[in-house]
Amino acid sequence: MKISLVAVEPNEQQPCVDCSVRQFSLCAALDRAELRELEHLGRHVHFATCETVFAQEEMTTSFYNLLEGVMRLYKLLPDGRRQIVGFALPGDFLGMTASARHSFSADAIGPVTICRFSRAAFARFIEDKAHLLRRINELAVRELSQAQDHMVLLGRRSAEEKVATFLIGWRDRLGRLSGPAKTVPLPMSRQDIADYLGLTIETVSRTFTKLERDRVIDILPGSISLLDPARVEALAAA
Amino acid sequence: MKISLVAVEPNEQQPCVDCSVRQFSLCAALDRAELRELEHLGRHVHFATCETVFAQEEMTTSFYNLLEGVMRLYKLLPDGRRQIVGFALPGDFLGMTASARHSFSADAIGPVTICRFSRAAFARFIEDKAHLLRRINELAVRELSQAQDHMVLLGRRSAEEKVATFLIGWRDRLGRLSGPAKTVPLPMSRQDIADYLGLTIETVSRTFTKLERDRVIDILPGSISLLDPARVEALAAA
DNA sequence: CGGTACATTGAGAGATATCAACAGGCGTGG
DNA sequence: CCACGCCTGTTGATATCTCTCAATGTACCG
Repeated sequence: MKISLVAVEPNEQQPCVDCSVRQFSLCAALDRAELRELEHLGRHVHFATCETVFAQEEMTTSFYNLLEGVMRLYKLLPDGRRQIVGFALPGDFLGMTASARHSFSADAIGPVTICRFSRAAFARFIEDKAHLLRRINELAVRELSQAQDHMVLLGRRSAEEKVATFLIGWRDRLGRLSGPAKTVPLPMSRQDIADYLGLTIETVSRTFTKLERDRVIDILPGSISLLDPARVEALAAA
Repeated sequence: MKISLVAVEPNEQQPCVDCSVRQFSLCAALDRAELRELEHLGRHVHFATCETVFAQEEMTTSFYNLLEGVMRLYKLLPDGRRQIVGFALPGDFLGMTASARHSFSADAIGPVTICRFSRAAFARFIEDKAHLLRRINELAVRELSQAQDHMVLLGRRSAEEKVATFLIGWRDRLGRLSGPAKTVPLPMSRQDIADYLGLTIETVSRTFTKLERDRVIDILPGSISLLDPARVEALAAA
């Protein structure tokens, strides 16, 4: 939870039209004129591994569009217990909140690049753009649906099902960005996975090991290879 | 899960302006002219106890504004395990979904009155109304935030904390509608509570009993009285 | 090469689930 | 009006999954 020396790039940023995550992001709903307008509002910012982009209870000052890297989004209980409510990937939009304060923290897993918008300016920008508001709705509703899926996982699934579901879900999300692959990179730590699945780090580790013994997966440094994707999918569906 | 004989009211419905849940609902964002327009789109519908309003995987045909009663919203796993993702109260808006099918089921806990809108007509109605879209956003984001809170509960809290958090949360929601009270009506069954908290019915029952033995609550038929609200709140905050 | 952080493994404890019995309320029907 | 059955909720005994605590192993980095 280091505080970032905010590294703003020199003003010659890549134009929005060429943005690598545009079609995955909010901005997919914008036309060329709007993109050019938006260009003046966004600033690219870098964060190093484990830096906190914003923290629970902090005032919300910005919206964020993740360009590169992975982030963990989490809530802390007063006694330190942590629940990761999601991982953010390029294209994900952060900072929507009902209140004036962030309801969760977000920090970088590995180096991260973010397109940051001043809250007020962005609010003014979208204010009367119905097509953009509909797009934001779509994203919010999709996230809500994912959250509900995750509730089922947390409330009703066994450790093995949790781990399998996580692997499949993560593989599919990465697949949507970079195409399908049998080897699933896991940039986050075992502790992160545990806090995402409502387990302890030991249970996550044991479950991986069990799946490996069963010849279902192969544990590699920084990734997992799905030897028998169908088996993993079956566990995840069950 | 009976199928409802849809009981449409005679066409003289109460006008939207006089709607009892208007200020809590989506419609709070509408002016008088828009309300009159909306009046033609909504139909009041009644459902009896345990009737299903819509089911997971069903095509979405309508939006729903809950007027009276309580509903349970839940997802089922193939083997029948159930996770209740939320309870709906008057003013709650249902039917927003990213896909063309419902991602969860909704049925009535006790008699329910709903204001139903045809999906297409409602979509047309909101299409260009930025203020209404912003209001929908606000509702969606608030729900997402609640969902994240619930993830923390499901993933990281003990049975006792879960039950206490549920009691406080439910009390506060009811309080917002009908003013504060020390006795919290629980229209849902123990099984519903269990499926909401990711517990079994027995654990819920035992936890209630324990809290009663500790003189923290009083178990009444159909409700719980908070003898020591501060203790319950402390458990919920922990 | 040593140190540190992260991951794995093992043994044992504990919380919650499971299985089973019982109690109470309510509606039905005699 | 009472008896019966059914449904919901409570309680008890036991099982089991996951957690906790502790040790060991491994990779990365100065």
